[in-house]
Amino acid sequence: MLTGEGCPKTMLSIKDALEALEGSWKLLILFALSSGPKRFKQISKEVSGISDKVLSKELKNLEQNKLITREVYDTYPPTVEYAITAHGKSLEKVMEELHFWGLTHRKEIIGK
Amino acid sequence: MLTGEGCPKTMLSIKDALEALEGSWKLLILFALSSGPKRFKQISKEVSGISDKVLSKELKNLEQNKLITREVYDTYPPTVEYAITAHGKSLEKVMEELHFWGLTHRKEIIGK
DNA sequence: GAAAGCACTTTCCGGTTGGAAAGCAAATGC
DNA sequence: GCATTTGCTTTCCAACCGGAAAGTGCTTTC
Repeated sequence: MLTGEGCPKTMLSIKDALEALEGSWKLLILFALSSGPKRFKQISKEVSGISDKVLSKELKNLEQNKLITREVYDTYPPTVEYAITAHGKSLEKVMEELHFWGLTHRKEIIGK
Repeated sequence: MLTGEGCPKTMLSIKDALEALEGSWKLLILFALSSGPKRFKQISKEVSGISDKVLSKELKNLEQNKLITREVYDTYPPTVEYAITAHGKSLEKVMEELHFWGLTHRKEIIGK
């Protein structure tokens, strides 16, 4: 149980998590990568609405937080592959929970 | 264009969830309320760093999304109590997962 | 009568964010 | 030779965010 009048420690770790996942793009990018490594353009297609600039920034941030890896192959037109790390994979439970919650939330509020 | 590859429907519901929880305050406020109804000042104390203005705005948003309720008692100095709803409670799993993930993340990155 | 407490709301204002669009380097393909 | 592709980066610029601080309406306490 996470409850308790004074539970600032739990609060802190939630805060840590939220900081690392700030913005709504990061989890979506991770989700896209959870089905296999992808290239820049491919991600930008799957995560609809994101601009190149923002995607680039988010990818850097995710790499810094060791949630993804970046591999460059020096080929014809540049090939860069992004893959999710084990640490990133450990967010799958969170994504799953968010997914289910999102469904009920849509029923509750949006599809009302 | 919907690619058959990923899972755009899942992505959509995750997006819905993330939109409802946008910013890093909402989950923290919900967490504070998960241990029982609280008043404005009390929440502002527990969620350290939040300003009155933002707290007020977030509370309104949470109420609109039916994650909390607001009850006003007309007493001496005004008493307003916020409580988490069943729908809000259903986010506890997400919070729990975030909590655990935050702990390992801190080990992985911050406390390195 | 003065001060203080509660739950906000409002105003001011600087900083950050993010979209659109263009640039870039190098190697193919035509 | 020329356009094209890829994975970014840069610039411009408007919108939004959020902190600080003061105001509000009412009431109790000193």
